[in-house]
Amino acid sequence: MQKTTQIKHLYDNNVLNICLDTLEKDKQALVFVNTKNSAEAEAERISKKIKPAEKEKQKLEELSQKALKTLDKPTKQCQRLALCFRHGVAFHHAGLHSQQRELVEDNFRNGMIKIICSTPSLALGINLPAFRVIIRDLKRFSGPRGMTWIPVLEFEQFCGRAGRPDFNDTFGEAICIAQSESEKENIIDNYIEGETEEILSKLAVEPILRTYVLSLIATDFANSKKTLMDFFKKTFYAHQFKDIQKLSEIIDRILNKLAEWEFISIKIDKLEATLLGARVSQLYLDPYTAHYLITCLKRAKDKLLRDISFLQMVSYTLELRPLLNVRVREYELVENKAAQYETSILSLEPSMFEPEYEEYIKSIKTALFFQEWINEKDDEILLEEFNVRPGESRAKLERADWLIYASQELSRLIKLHGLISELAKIRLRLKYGAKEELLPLLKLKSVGRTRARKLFNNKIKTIEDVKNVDFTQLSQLIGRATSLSIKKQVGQDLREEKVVVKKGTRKGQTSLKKYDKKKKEKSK
DNA sequence: AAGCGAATTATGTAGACAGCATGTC
DNA sequence: CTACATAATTCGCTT
Repeated sequence: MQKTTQIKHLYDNNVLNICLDTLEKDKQALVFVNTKNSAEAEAERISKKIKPAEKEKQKLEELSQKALKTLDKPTKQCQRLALCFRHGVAFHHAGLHSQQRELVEDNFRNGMIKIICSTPSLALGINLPAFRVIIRDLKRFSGPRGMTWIPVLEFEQFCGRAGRPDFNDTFGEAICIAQSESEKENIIDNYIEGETEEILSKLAVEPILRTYVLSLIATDFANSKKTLMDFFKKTFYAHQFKDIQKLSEIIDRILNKLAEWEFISIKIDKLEATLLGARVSQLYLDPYTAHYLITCLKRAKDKLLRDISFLQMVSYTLELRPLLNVRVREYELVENKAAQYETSILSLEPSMFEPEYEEYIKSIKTALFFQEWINEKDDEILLEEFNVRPGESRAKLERADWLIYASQELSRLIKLHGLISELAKIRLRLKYGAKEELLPLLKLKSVGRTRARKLFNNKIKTIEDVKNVDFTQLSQLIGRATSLSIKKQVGQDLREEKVVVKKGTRKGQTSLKKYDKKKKEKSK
């Protein structure tokens, strides 16, 4: 065991004190906290007390600028990260844009960043060791149970990040922060001397079990109740579950549902997947969700279809949860929107007194969030209005895209061909975050919603317009390199005729001009 | 079987300004 | 009285 380390008590914040001590030792630290907000706040607090070394200032400033330039328009989060970067500090969580996440990780590895305040997301999967690990929060909010102690396994994950053998660390330190003497004893008993809890099988969750049963039938691994049971008896789940009778009942229930939803047929104990069931399994959809989507799609013919129809449809699935929170003061507003769009909503509205109603209202808000995105609102507005960070909106959009794609496939199978093109449109719009009018332009490579909008606003609205527009004018709008590329895509290769391309130049014409100007001014 | 951080609201403080009293011509 | 700073309180969110 190590001898007790004395840390100078400079501030009334032990995490900060330990961080400062770590810097004195010329080492790095990871701080684990339980929420994204805390990670940002703690990082900011620490950064305010750190003065970076003179020789590192410039590089940190560059880094800071990179954080601001990740998005077209920096969000509050970007500015916060940039502020921390200037002091060699960063925060890390799932809400961070992937490019910024990379910036944080890379620059911690190369030593520019000394302290990262992070949510547990960093301990899971990403290998980013530090000399010191500071575990500020050992409790985390968990559903109806309030603040609960984190699993011992997770504590060990945190500790496992301590020590960098590649930096010749022969040891690492993991430090827990206790609020009181009694909590200190608790921590020692539970975590340091405690036993790791049993690992629970993921199969125990019903949606996963459902998906599995269908998949086993669809792939012909099991074609009867008996073979199905034989398979599950061998799994870890059954081993834990022990009560085979109960498991059998659950499987029976699932089989009945699958048959009712027409994903399988049951003929004298012969199980067979239907065409639809096989596709559901291929799409890796939870059969429950697949059935829900199908009922919504069938309802579409009686509804006034709008963007919100499909957006709400996917928002109301289990796959998109947790949904966006509806604040008290906006509750009424969202309810009004729900009423306003009533004729367009494809899912059934639960009664106001059912517990599901809350989720329904949340699904409306989530749909409104997607709607803003496909109406070209940027990350900053999404963060301000919906409190969704860039990293999180990406994750949500990806799930929505997958479900819309699945809906498209399902429409084909249940012969609702009229919906396919509508779904395809929404899908593209989700991908690019653009209004429908931009879709023709978005077919071009290296044209995203920003460039497409610029072109559109300058009366270049279709591929035909792109063909006809003068190259110089196009260059002025979106830069020469891009113009060359898209002109080529519409069948006009101008590379050798009119334009000379400078070798090694990757930036657009405008930035080159500016650079030249500055040079000239200096030489005068 | 909560607790943090942010937002909002209350409270405190200093300085600007106008009105009034007083003094001088 | 107003404008601003600071303290106290409430609000919202958590994976």
